[in-house]
Amino acid sequence: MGRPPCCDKMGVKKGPWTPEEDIMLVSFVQEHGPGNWRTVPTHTGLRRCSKSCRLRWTNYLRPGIKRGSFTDQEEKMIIQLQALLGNKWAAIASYLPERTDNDIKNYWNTHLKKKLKKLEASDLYSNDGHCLSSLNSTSRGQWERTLQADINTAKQALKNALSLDKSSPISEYSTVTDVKPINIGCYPHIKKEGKMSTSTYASSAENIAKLLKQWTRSDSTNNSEHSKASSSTQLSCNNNNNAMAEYSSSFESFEPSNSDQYSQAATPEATGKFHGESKREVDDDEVPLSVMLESWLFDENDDLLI
DNA sequence: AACGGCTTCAACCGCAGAGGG
DNA sequence: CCCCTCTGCGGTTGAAGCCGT
Repeated sequence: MGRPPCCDKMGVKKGPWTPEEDIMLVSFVQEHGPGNWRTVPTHTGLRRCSKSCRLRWTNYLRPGIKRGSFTDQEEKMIIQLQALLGNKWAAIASYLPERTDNDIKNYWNTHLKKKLKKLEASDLYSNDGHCLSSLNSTSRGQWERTLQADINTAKQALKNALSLDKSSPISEYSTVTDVKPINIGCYPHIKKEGKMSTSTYASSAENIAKLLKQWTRSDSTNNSEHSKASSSTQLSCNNNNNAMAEYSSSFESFEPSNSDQYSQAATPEATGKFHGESKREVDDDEVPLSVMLESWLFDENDDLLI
């Protein structure tokens, strides 16, 4: 009756992922690229359902994920986009390429919902406790105007993003609002090299990128150039993103997938590049990726810019 | 120190849509 | 078309950590 389970439930492990499992999964993606999740358990020996593997990759392991607290700008964008799009977390996430839809959804449910509720409550009630929900209320009017302005801004951003073929949503968004670029601005080298022309997918992550930074230490000369080049732009980023820029500088040759949907990393182009990158790294006779992964995954003190 | 309630977020579940045969 | 598989998405859950008493 109904759909068959996505995988054989017998012997399938559930719950939190272990570092070992992460290593196995990342190794698989390094080798085969993201996609073909069905084959992951058989190829890697992971006792995980394919869906679980895909989720682990997209929500946690894939490059370009920014972890830690949300910035005010990100928060503002989420509020605006949620007002405009509703609970379309994937669509909202496409405007915040460093954040997963799951992260945004969680953040909305745990932080922003309450925040807005509080805000609304404080705006709707005057000091003497009278509800100001009447249409003539000044504060409510202001609140509504503010909200409307935010929605209009978001609409404008969406309109622009949709009207420009294959352009970066983030970039477009940033051009039509007074919100500074929250991600791409920290990766000037990406724009410079034109590798992100069809992508909004931030090419760095605190997790794997950090790992790869050490792994690609041999490129440090070029990287330092990029670090210098990016330093001015970093000024427009918050502190968290400064570190991101640093990571990105060592990640220049990594080709991110099309960020419109991070799942599109499974496209042959993106996959091939990711794959190719990993091959190049291996050929450099550096520390094996798996070793680096291990050190990263097991290093409890190596906090990730939270 | 111990306990219980609250919060957070990674992970799971189930459905829907896309696409290939 | 129809069926099947794979993937994406949004809602929900539950373990772990946090915090107040």
